[in-house]
Amino acid sequence: MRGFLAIAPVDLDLTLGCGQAHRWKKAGDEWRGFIGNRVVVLKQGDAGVYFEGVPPSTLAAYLRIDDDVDSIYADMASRDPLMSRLAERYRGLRLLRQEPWECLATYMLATNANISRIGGMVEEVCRRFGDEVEGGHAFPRPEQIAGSPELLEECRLGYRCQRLRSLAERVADGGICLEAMRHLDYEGCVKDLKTIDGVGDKVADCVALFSMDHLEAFPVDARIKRCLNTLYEVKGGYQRLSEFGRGRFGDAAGYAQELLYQLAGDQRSLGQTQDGGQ
DNA sequence: CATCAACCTGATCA
DNA sequence: ATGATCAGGTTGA
Repeated sequence: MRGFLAIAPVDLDLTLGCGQAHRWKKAGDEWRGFIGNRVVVLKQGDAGVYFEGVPPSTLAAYLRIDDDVDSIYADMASRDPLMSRLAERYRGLRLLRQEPWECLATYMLATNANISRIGGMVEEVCRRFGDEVEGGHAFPRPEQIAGSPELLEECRLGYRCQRLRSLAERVADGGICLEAMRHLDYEGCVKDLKTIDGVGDKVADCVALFSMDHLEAFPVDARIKRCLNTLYEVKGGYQRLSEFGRGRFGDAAGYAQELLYQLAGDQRSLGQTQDGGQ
């Protein structure tokens, strides 16, 4: 490893494995993925991460080094007894700061597909359009996708194909400016994102949270919905649930969402029977 | 700050 | 092994 970035707390397994970003893979004790068009390797250290492939400042921004997660989790713990336990159990689970275009495109692809298929679709799009670098293909730039719609048809994206093509075209020609959206307040940001075909409440919140620095966003997916129903006895539509999250967990509600999502994932895997594989 | 079926396709469930 | 059902959701009625 070339370098070491002091950052704590950070738990790479939780942070990279929780599903907020779609292209990280773990092999042995090393996490491999992309930041921008660079292949990056990360390894857990005691008080930070060993890394290679990126400048430390880029990695620091990606891992949101400026977020004081201990304080954020402490604040959430003070608001809610369940959060108190989760903050302890999942200490080191951090939000990532992803690149908006890639985040939006991948979450658009993620609609109504299972985890396995999402990964397949994302890799396929990268393989066909992304710059080839040693170790794989980068996530393609919008103009690379917009440039050959025929090729996109071959990616088996179903009804997402047209949505992604339209998005890529509009971002490439400047009709959609993600950087401008990033600077709006949370409500304005989500409102603008939702004007894009294929972007509804959930995708908009994910993009706002994972790539546009809107930590109050509280994406409600099937898992979070179940959590809120059973743990907090809150029911209702998307707006009702999302608003509950922001009201209960405050201006960094997105971190609470990650904790709940992780809890739901762990509970689900505990419920499964061991089948020894194949 | 709701509701509900339809929707591409491959994974996963009987 | 093979057909039904489901999946990190969005859309339009």
